[in-house]
Amino acid sequence: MTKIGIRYTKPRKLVFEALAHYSKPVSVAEINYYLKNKIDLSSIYRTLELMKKSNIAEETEFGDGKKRYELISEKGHHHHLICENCGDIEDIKMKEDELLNKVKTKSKFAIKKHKLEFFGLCPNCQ
Amino acid sequence: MTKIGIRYTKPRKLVFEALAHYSKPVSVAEINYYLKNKIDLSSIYRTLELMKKSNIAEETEFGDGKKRYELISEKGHHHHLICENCGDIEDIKMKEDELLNKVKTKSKFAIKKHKLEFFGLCPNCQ
DNA sequence: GACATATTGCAAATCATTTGTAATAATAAA
DNA sequence: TTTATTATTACAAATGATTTGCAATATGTC
Ligand SMILES: [Mn+2]
Ligand SMILES: [Mn+2]
Ligand SMILES: [Zn+2]
Ligand SMILES: [Zn+2]
Repeated sequence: MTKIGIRYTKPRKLVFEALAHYSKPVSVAEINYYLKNKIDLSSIYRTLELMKKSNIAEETEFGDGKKRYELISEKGHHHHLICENCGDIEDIKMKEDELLNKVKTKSKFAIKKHKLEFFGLCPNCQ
Repeated sequence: MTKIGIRYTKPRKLVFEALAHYSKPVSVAEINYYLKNKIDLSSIYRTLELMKKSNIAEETEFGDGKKRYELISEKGHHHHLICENCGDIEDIKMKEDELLNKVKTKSKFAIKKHKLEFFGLCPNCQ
């Protein structure tokens, strides 16, 4: 009987470290820049995929064609405000029960998750 | 003094027709399939960009790496439920004043727009 | 109809992401 | 601690979506 296990490797340490450092959703390019080519891009991609499946990191999209990832931290489920001018990101946490209940009332879908992002201008850019 | 004007051309007619036909967010590949190579892919892209800027079409992303577009119709502002199994899309319309007010209370961002999509399983796929 | 120029098709480029594979490193077994 | 097993990596190449440069063309104007 063979053992299966997920190994604690250099790329995994480093990607985790990068995500922890930023504590906001970051693109693969940003992670790579932070890690200064210490690991290959494909390893970053594969590691993020793993972290997503393992519920360690969450994937978001802001509409610029790049996926972004952030650690699922103590913060818990939350959304973001993105500045369309400087790209600054602010977390937004809110009660969503009413929202979700409304949707469940209107539809027969079994809802598993949702994505909600706000776009506009941060205080500095207004 | 030179005249400027947006011309009513074959690609624009056809892309509009394709969007109207589907009346749900569709990818460029789907539009192209519908139009059976009557126009070039690059023309579809350029036309959609134009329609987006002109507030004729809206862009959405469901997380599969393809942008999707739908006409801004009488329906008005709304969101979607996407079936993670069969890809079926349902529109969802709801009052969002409270939601937006909450966010405006919590943040100093000047909010211009937001994206909200729900993912789960449609009645058929449950 | 002729002109001015906005727009197209085509080909090539770009950008993010994925994939195949031989070499390597993490862990288990001896 | 050495050896064996196999999960994981780096690298290179492939893929897929989107963008771009440009000469040819079509549209609206005079
Ligand atoms: Mn966040
Ligand atoms: Mn819709
Ligand atoms: Zn800003
Ligand atoms: Zn379904």
